Amino acid sequence: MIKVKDIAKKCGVSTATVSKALHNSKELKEETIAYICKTAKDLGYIPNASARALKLKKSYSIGVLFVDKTGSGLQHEYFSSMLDSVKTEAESRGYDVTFISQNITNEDMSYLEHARYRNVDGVVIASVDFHDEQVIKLVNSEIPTVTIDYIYNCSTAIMSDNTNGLYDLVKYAASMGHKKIAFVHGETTDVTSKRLAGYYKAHQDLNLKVKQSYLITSDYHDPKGSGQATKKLLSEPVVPTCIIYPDDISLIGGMTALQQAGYKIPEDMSVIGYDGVNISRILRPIVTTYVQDSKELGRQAVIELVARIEQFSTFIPKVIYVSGKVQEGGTVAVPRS
Amino acid sequence: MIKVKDIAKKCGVSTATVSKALHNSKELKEETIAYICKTAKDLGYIPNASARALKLKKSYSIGVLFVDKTGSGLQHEYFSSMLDSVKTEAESRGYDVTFISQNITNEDMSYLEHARYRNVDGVVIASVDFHDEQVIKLVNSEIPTVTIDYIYNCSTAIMSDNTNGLYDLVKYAASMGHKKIAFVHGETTDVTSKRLAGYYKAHQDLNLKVKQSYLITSDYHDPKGSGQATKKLLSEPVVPTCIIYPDDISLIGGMTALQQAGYKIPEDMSVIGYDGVNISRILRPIVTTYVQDSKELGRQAVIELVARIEQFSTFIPKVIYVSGKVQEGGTVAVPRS
DNA sequence: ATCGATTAAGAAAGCGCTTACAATAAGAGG
DNA sequence: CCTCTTATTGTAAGCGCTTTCTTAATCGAT
Repeated sequence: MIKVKDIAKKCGVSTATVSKALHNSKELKEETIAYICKTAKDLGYIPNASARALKLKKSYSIGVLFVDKTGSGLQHEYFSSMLDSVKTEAESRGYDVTFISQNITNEDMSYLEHARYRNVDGVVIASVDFHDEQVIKLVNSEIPTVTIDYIYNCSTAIMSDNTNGLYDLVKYAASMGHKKIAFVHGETTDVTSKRLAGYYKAHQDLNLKVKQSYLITSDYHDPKGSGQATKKLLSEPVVPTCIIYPDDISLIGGMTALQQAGYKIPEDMSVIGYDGVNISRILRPIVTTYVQDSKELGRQAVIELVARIEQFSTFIPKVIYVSGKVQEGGTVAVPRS
Repeated sequence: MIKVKDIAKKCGVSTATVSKALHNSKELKEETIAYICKTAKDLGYIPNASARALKLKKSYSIGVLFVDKTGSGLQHEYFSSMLDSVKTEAESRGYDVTFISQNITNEDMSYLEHARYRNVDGVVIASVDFHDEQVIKLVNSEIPTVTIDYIYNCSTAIMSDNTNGLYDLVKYAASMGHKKIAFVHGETTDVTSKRLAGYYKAHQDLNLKVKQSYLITSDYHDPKGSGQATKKLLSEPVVPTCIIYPDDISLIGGMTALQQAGYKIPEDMSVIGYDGVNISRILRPIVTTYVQDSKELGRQAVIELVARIEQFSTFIPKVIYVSGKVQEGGTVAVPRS
């Protein structure tokens, strides 16, 4: 491997000069820089990231922390899409992406320790247990962090806009003529309460009243649970004309239950999902759902993180909402009655 | 940050001794080691990976190279599952995982240059254009590599066993009584020809003859294409009783076409997918498909890569086949006639 | 001619860690 | 009592890079 010293020797200058040349220092004569850079290129010089990181105490790499708790397909898809844009955005800014986890080396290392060990300049935190003590320690450390879909008050957060998501979906359903809109929502979490807020707000703005029996809890990504929830809704004295599910996977469970009960979709019942996973566009009819902009989430996370890393002025944690959009598929029709 | 020097001072020994103690060198007295290690722990010492990498010329990190050419959901799911196990396996062996890509820093860096820049000890290559000159350069470099689903003759390859996959599926279909088994296969690639080999072999072993008109090409992950292929099969003088699709997504396209043509699944037509994506277990009926063991692929890749990194003896490239298994769903029934 | 200002390049230290080698001390053997 | 092992710790160099501080050279101004 060619190193600075080799270039220096070849050019008959000192290593200091080479280093300056490679960084375009204006201390040097233009021609010197040009000459040295050309030589470096000719020799096939590649800088050594470890040496640089050691010297500068900056690694130009950011960590990504996520734990695949559920192992569910959706989490995966949502996350991997985000990860992809994190990677792309980070790289375009000269940062590499490394995973931060626990089990590095055999002794247990906490997330924070791992991050310090690898000298990452910052960490994007997504899809973890945000109440985990280790995560909290990391967020409160000297290492810049950005969280996705969770708000701490000492770290910038990038949020998918669940409130507006539900709001838009209800509005869309209403625009198709629906007034009896059920919402099978996920278990009690931050995300769920935000979506409920959107659901309520839309009803208020539309002058529709919310029927409590149309609000049913079912775990996220649980097609069985959503099937049961659906049956419960069908046994209501006044059956809703449209059901919003907590996610696209749950929607599939719901559709199966509806079909078993002899309902045709969308003629007899309109259904709406959430997330906009790939499969939603492949099924026929195409699923009407709310497409979360996972790419944009990742992008924003990196933008904010890098801003925080590279800016020396005081830092004020922000909360950024990234909105998605309604994917008009074929699972919603004008209601019968 | 606490460093070796701090521990040395605190313990009244030299940095050399501390370093040795932390590595459990047997040059040192047991008690010295114990004392120093305890002090290090008390002080909250975290070693500095950059410094270590610089000194040892070994970073204890491996690169992952993949390019999401298609952007298709399946690729994502398959890959992210693999990536997950790469990560887990690597970490359990003390290695971190970093992405290797092109656009690091603004000047273009090739994969190889990027890998050298970050001092990765090895690279797992998956889901890329294996004919890309840059990839070939990387594989032929001094950096150990392991490829997934492609064989170069200078690098170990981990292969999902496509031949056996198709073989097993045909056998399974036959065991259900099918004799007219169509195969909508993907475009001409390495993978496709391996699967075709399995298809032929199974027919031979079962004493069934292959009908050329039952073999139709349709791009991978293209539900539209597979729908058309399906229609073509339905217009055959002798319609097959079972159709194997190139993947689960294509299967969905095929099923849609079949349903439009008035076929009931599995009563009127048996269908089989490939891959075993998450959705295949959520749809009703559950899809009969061949589940690729993506976790095992990732695991094996790391095992082989680390073996190659840490072993100094001569290296002989291997090819390892990882087999999946038939997921018996509800899309295959005993044929009518 | 002398001096300070300016420009261009080099010397050297040091980031944190590991390790070959040196040094010391203690015990064994003659 | 001296030498030779053996056991244990220390010294110091150096991985490749950046950067502060010097130094040397050039130039215009007094």
